[in-house]
Amino acid sequence: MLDSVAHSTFLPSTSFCDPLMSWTDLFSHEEYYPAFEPQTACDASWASVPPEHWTRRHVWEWLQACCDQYRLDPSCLSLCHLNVSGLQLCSMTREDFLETAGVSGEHLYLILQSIRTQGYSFFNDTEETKATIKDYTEPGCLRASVTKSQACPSHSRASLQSSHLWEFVRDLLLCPEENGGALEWEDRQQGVFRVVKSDALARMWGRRKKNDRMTYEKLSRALRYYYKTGILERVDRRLVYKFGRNAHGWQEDKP
DNA sequence: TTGGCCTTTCCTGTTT
DNA sequence: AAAACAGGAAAGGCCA
Repeated sequence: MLDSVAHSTFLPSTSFCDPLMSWTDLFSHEEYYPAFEPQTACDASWASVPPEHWTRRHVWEWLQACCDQYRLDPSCLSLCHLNVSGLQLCSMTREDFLETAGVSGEHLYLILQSIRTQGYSFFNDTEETKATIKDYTEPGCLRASVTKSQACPSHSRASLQSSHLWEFVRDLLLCPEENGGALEWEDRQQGVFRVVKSDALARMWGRRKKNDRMTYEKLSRALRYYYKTGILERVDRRLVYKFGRNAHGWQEDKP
């Protein structure tokens, strides 16, 4: 079923992305990000609409929320095959989900069915949901997924979508494969890092903020404001910054 | 509606 | 000379 639907109805342009591309990869490349229909006031949130009535945007946001909340591994998802409406999503069988997203597909299927039968309160109750999912799945699978997320805390799209610039920078540092060599640690223990590709970093931040006029000059001005608040400390070397006493989450042994 | 926070933008001057 | 740094000022955008 999946093949016939996924490669026709589901996928107006199958070649628009690599099926193995990770969630963050996909999100960070605007050329791959699906061109959704303009959002309207009544199109506010997937959680306010029954799954059967979700738009492709809703489905996309639901997938993000699932990855974020349940630490599913987005790199397992064949995102092209999940570029579908809610009605199409609801018509997918457990096997379709498994085929499309492997272990994560199993979880997604269970989460979707739970939302359909129990409503959104189920989704919001993380512990209960996790327990239910564990009941249905092999213990090792979920653990493997969680372990990968923990090893690379910014692997999910959520962390790279951090609302503050310093968190965005921190998360890029914590996941070097995501930053394209734009940033690197100079002294990991001391929190000292270097901006290697200033223009690339500015472009990434601009893409994150949907601002194509972002430059390193403007980004660095925002970074300099962090000196006042102790998020960053001054390092008297060009393109080198240091996390300050009020920055958190960058140390290896601290949350 | 408002005020606060976090940028963004622009600017001038300085340093590397 | 060019790139980066420094920091003031004002405006924008978001959120409670």
